[in-house]
Order: sequence, then C-alpha cells, then structure tokens
Amino acid sequence: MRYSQYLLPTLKEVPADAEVISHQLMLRAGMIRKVAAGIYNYMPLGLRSIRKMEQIIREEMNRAGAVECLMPMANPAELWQESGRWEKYGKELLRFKDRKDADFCMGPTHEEVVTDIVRNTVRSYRQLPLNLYQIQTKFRDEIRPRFGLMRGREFIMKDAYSFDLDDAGADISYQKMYQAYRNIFQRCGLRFRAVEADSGAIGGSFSHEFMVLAESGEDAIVSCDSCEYAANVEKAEVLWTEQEAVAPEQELQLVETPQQKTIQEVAAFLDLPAARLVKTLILQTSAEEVVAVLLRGDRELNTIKLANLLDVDWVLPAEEEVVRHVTGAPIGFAGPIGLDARLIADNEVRTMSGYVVGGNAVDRHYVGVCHPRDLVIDQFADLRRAEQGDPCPRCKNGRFESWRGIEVGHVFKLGTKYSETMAATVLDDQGQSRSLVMGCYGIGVGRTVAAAIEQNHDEHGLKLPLPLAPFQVLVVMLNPKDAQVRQASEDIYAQLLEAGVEVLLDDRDERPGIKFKDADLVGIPLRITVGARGLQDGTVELKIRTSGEQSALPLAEIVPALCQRIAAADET
RNA sequence: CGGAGCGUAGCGCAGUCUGGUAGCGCGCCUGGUUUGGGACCAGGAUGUCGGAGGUUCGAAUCCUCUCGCUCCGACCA
Repeated sequence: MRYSQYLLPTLKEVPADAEVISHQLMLRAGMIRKVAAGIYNYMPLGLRSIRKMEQIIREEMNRAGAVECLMPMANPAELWQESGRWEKYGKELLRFKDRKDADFCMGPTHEEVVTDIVRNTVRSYRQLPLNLYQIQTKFRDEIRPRFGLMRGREFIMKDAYSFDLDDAGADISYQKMYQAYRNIFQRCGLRFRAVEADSGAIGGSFSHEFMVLAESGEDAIVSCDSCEYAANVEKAEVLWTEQEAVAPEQELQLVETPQQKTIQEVAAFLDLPAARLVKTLILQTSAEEVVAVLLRGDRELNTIKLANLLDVDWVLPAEEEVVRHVTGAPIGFAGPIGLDARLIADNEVRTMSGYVVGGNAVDRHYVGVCHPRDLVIDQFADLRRAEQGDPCPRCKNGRFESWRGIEVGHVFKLGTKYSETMAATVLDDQGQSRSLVMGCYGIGVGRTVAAAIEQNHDEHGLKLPLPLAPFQVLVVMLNPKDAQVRQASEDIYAQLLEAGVEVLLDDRDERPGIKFKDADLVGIPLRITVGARGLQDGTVELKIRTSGEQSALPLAEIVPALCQRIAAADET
C-alpha cells in the first residue's frame, strides 16, 4: 500500500476526550474515529489490526473444532421473550420496531439465536459435540461507554457456543476452548492470565476470564506466585486455617470516642492498629433483608461473596435511615453488640478477641470485645476481598500477587439454562430426549487490540507485536524527489509485495521529521529508511520499532533479511 | 440513574466572571526557500460560538429550556 493513496489521518495532539493511552493512540494513529458515544469508525489502519486479530481467532477456533457461522444483528423479540431475557435484560438491550411494529433488538449476545439454530437442526446425539462460533458486531447500550474500543456500545466480538449431550462432554468442550484461548492470546504476544471468575447471574459451575495485564485494567486480579491459581478478586478465595480462639484477656468497656467515625480515626484515637478493630457494615440485600457483616478493621468486604452466600442478587450499603433504625446511632458507630440484625462475620474474626467495635451510640465504641462472651455471631464465612500477600488457597505455599487486568475473553460453562427454557433437546442412544449442555465463549476483538496497545506502546506511539500490527514493514522513502531514492524505495516495495509481505510505502512529499514521527506513532514493527545518505554506500537502514535496534544493510540483503525476520516471528 | 464538568474553525484551546459584533497555536490552500527526527518566509481560506426561546439598543458572554459529550459513582452474559 502506498501512503499517498491511503487514508491514515494521524493527529499531532492528544484528543481531549480520550482518557486511556490505547484510546489516545488509536485516535492519533488514525485507527479509529468516534461517530457517537461508544460507537466508532474503524479506519483503514485500525481495520487491518482488527482483521489480524480475527484471523488468529478464526484459525485457533477452527483448529479446536469449532465451526464458523454468522447470526443476525437484528434479533426478533420472540426468541428473547422465550428465554425470559426480553424482560430481564433491561435498558442495555437496544430495542426497536420494524415497519410492521414488531419488536426487535440488536443482539448483545446470541445464546437465544444459536440455541434456536441448534434445536431446529440437531436431532441426534450423533451430531454432537457441536461448537458454533461467529465474529460479529454486537450492540449493548452500556450505561457508560468509555476508553474507546475498550468499552464501546457497538463492538466486534467472537462468540462461540458449545453443545454436548452431557456434563462430561461439556467439560471437554470447555477445556478445548480454554486451550484455544491460551493459544490465541499467546499468538498475539500478550502477557495475560486466565483467572477463575465469578460466573455471575448466568450461573454455571465454571468460568474463566482471560485478562491482559495492564495498569489501566478495570478488573483487579490476584495470582499465586508459586502455582497456577489466579482469580478475579471478585472470586478469589481467602485461605483460613482453623486456629484456637485466643482467650479473652480484657474486660468489655464502653469508651468515649468523640467525633471518631472512620476506622482510621478510631484506630488513631485509641492508638491501636486498624487490625485490632472490627468494623460492622450494615447492608441491605435485594431480598430486602438487613444484615450486619463483621470484618477486621483493615479488610474490605467482597460484596459478591456475600451476595452468593445469602443467595441474593445484590447487597448494598444500607441507607442512613436504616442504619439509624438498626443501630440507634448515626453512620460511623455501628457495632454488633445489641444490634437488631443478622450477624455474619468473616472467618478472620473467629479467632480475634479483645477488639474494638462501634458502640451503637454517638461517640461511643466498645473496647476489649470478645465473642461469644459479648455477642453471638450467627455465621462465619469467607467474605473479605483477597489482597496482595495473602496465602494461596490452592497450594498454600505461595502468596498472592495483585494485578490490574483487562478482560478480553471469557469462557463459561452454561449448563442447560437455555436448552431447557428453549427446549433444545436431542435423542440419546437410548432414544431418550435430553437437554443439551451448553458452554459459551467470548472474545472482545477490538478490546483485545486496545489491550495489546495498553501493553505495547511508548511515548512516541504504538509498538504492536508483529501478529497484530496493521502492516509488517514500513518503507520510508525519504526524499521522493531524489530519483535514486525513489527508485530504490520502489524496488524494495515491489520485492516485498512480491514476497507476500504486508508493506506500507511512505511515498509522501513530506519532510523526514514528519515521516519519522508518523512512523513511530503508527508503530509498524519493521521500518526501512531509504535515503540519499545511505544509498551513497549502497545501504538502507532497518529499524525495529519494539527494540529500537538499528542497522544499515546493503540494498541486496534487505528484502531477504525482512522475510527471514517475519518468518521467524511466525514460528513462535 | 446520582454527582461534577465541557460544547467557540479539522484538532488543541483563549475569550464568558465584568454584554459592544470572535481570537491564538497546530493543521489546510497558494507561491518560494528547504529536505535524516513534527522547517522557514510571504500570502490565503475556514465559524449557524451545540440548539431553541427570552432579557437587552446590542448576547459566545446574562436567564430558561433542550440536545450532545466527558469524568467520578452505581451498573456490566
């Protein structure tokens, strides 16, 4: 491709509404342009990277035995009503009517449609297992789209759905996808972790998220420094080992703590570490129950663990009135003694004694608190958020490291949720009708490219790894008016094209500085500079974008050298 | 949906408090000089000041409504 004929609108300045680096760079490098909130044009350069990503996914999915198809973006309401999600999905589902006033939605995911395909076409267990996937544009009317392609409303996603006769088969399908995903992200040259995840409202027994490690990630994850265990902090278990309760040594005392509300304030006022305090969180659940949770003062509640424990959809901090009602005091002095609510404590509180809690009265706290002497705790459970340094719940030797991650893929074992409600059954070898056991597997295509940029850039621009780079080679024709330079550049360009290399020739009539700056910004991995200076002694310059390494090579050697590098990268 | 902020040239912004008929940098166009890291000189084009209504002799500026966008939070198979 010739730059002079291409559309590659680079920006010198950082667009004001781009927050994260990948968004800024994708705009500046002319890869994407915003059309509306969370909706983007994929400009020629951006599309090339997207296509590269898609191709890697396609190859690995096919290799894993999945079959590509393409489902419609416009989904009829009937299918969604049948699964019950027409009502449940809420405003994120973009709904519209056709000319006959029939209800439709833009597909945010395709369980319903794919289940419909399979129930209409698959009758026998002999047709199983089946894994159908598509690479397609999805629409979710996100409350808050942000970060460019990272969280758009319209976005390209690869979604796959597996169908098996039984659980054992579904587990095999799941493992295949898990491995395919590892291959995909490895081939992209990304640093990532596959983490255990909360399976959320969709239910199901297992679920892994594929997280690209990046500071700007929206998810917090922990991984063991000595074994394979890694998990989203929403899910990460906290190891608790049975210990003898420490005998109470102190007497219960109610002390004055004027104006001391927060854990930090109370700890400082009493001159105790926060770990000697126990905080009492008053929470409301979606089942309209009020519960009190006890946690060591320096810990944080994992609300998902609590919601799962209580089997409710959500828990939220109670409103001020509710807190006043159950504690008899304003926010900041809640304590478990004499409290009118169910008391649940984190495991860690089991062996604590002689601690400090709120007094359920203004400016009062109890010190020297011990259970069960002073209060009765209804239940103990793993409720706190895992932290860096916590011992690993699997191998018990390692410690947690913590990371920020960008969720680029998710594999789920779905079970029979959709096949049952939508009557997707096959006959087994006994002639019995059985509900299919499903799995679903998503990869955010644009998000993965964005994540790759988060992980691969410097102050000058993109440093995309070769497999995702829009072009493999950039030939910079320094002065197109110099006949020799033009001829040499054209020769190299023609030879690279001939060799099947993806090459961009910068034949613009621009000053060298502009060409170099754009080259760094766009970040094509291999850059050849053809200038009068080098040609004098028959050489051109090769610069590797990622390493910065530069070398002068004789004209005759440059094309073979490039081909060799590209071939070498393909093998890894 | 709660909180905060922003809409002025293609992009980044000033001007708004204190009303007087719109400006800067980059980019763009023309000519010339330049050509290995975002050149220089000369000339030029570009705006319903997000929209509607109001106040006023006069509104980018004040008031009301509205639309869009961004950030924080909640939310997120």
